[in-house]
Amino acid sequence: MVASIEDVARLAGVSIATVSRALRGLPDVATATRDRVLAAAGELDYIASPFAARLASGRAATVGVVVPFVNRWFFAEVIDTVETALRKAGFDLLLYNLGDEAGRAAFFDVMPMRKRVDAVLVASLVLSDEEFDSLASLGSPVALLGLERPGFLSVRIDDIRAAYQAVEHLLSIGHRRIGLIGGDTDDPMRFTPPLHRRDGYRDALRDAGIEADPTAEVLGYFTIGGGSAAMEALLGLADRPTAIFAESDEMAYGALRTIRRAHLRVPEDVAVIGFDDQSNAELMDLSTVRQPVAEQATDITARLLAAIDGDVERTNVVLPTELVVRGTTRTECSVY
Amino acid sequence: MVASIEDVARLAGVSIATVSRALRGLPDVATATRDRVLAAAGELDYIASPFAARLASGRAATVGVVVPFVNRWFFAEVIDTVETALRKAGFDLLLYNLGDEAGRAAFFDVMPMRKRVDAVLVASLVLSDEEFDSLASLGSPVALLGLERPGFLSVRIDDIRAAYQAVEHLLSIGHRRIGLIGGDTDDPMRFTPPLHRRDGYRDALRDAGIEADPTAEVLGYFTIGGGSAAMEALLGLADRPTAIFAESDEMAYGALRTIRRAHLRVPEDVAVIGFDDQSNAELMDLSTVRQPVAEQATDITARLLAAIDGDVERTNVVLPTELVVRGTTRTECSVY
DNA sequence: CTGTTAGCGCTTTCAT
DNA sequence: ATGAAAGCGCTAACAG
Repeated sequence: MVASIEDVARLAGVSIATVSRALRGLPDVATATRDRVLAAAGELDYIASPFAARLASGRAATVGVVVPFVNRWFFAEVIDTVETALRKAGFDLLLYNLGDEAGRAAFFDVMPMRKRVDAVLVASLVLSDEEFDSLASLGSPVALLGLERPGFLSVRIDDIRAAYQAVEHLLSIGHRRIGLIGGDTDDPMRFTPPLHRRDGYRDALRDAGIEADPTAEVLGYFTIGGGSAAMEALLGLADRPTAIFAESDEMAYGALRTIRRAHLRVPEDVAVIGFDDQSNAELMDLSTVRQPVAEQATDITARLLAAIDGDVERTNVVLPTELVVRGTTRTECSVY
Repeated sequence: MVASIEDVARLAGVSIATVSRALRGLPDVATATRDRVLAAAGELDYIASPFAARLASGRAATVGVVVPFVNRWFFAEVIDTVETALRKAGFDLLLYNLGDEAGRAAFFDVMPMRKRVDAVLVASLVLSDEEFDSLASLGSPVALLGLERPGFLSVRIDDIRAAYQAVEHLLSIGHRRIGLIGGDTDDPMRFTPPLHRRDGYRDALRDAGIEADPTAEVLGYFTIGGGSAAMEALLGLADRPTAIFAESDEMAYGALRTIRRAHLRVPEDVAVIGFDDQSNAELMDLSTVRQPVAEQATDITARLLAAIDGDVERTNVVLPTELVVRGTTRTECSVY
């Protein structure tokens, strides 16, 4: 039914070894021969069986991409970018969505990527030592996006610095009473951004000589709903904050919503700054700190691919974030 | 280095054939033997090489999932659900994100899934006859989510009916002047939902004896930004609509935003109903028509898996949608 | 119930 | 520059 390498060899009048070489662009094939092979392959609509090729060569031409979610902005953006880069390089993308704690445990228990990928890309998951060992024991390059660990190549942003930038901006326009809407710091997936962004927030306040107030820090889900709920708590405070730093744009949207429902004005009554600069931030006129997601994904994919070819520079790259001032904080000196 | 089936056979004192049978749970293996094999495999941390197994068996244990986007709510939800179902069934998920028109053309040109998947799931892409032929020529079962085509198994909702439900609801609470915010009906990906939902809108108006007004139908991107822009156009109309049907919740969010910016009230001045009931709709208090995404994904995956095993019922399933009334249309008789 | 053996369709030495 | 042949690590008859 479907053509095999032998059919091509026969039609081109050469051996299967030559077909294999010609089709893969290896050197030491006469141009005329190569053309003949290409023509034969085209005629028969031939394509090498990936499984046979992988078995014989030992290369899987596949990278496993491990994510905790696929339906959140950050991860969807990562998958999108990585998929494009891999496809261009001739690699397949095998997706592993850990989902919940049970899925995560099952994953590291079974290690379904074993013997089927050349490399692994892990996005934003903080792993235990055992989990890191599991990955390392695959014997393939492992890359980390959104975190750093000695011995692995990685790319990330400086969450502490970025959060500091955001709060610094609020301080610079005169705010002294600044609330935090943050992610749960002990969620089962153990994300680090909530921790780091909170640290950056605290650092900025401290450097401004403002005493930390635990009641002004409200944690919850990294979603619109989470931000909305957190903002309600903050509005209920006796000493209401005049400005809010939300650890994600999604949370900021929720906060904006709650503020407007309370018939307060933004930024006159409450200024808001988010984090991410995701697709809707501009439309919402939300001030935020932009993090380069596609750039992180492109960078790490390229280096991971290089690592497969033996380039073993296990370095970490930190990409810069950027303050983006929009309407939700625009009013200068609004608070005095 | 890493254990092969021979190592296990040696350790268990059986042949490799028995190891293969025992590990795959095939019948005709003595319990004692199976236990011995399992123990040996466990000890050596053995797992069969998927490529060797696939080459020998002819089964890829993989399904290709083709989507036009990964970073939109609907598709992210689909991928999430399908991934879970496939993993549970022991299948790999190979993701193909078509991206733009060029990516789409390249995809159907090369057919990168050839010889590497047992089945294909296509989400929401309206394909040309040639493209359908390409897929059919893979010789594997092909399933469609979000559209229907004779000869393929598929699942979808009734977009016309669902849109009708939405507009009918607006009519039932007294509106006569109802605007449409819709998706571009000639976008390169050729999605059908915009077409069908617009038809449902028109049908509902017609059945209510209301004459269609082209100026009240504004099309654009299926995003918050698209909805926002469309709403601006509608507010500029001399005879401003008192109610809006947006073809997606995202568009509805944009519309709400524009309405509030214009200092109009919802639903008193303008009522809004969306489509999808996606994660944030409840929080936004948005009336909408719920479509069961996870259910569609689960249904089609199960039937696709069955089709791989030879169950060739190429049927189409239509899942019901449901009107969800919330605050953006709640006020009864608000318009008279 | 278990073992033997012939492939699956390539890639890769090693010759020539 | 090209061909012959030996695997890659399994699965699937076929015997027994």
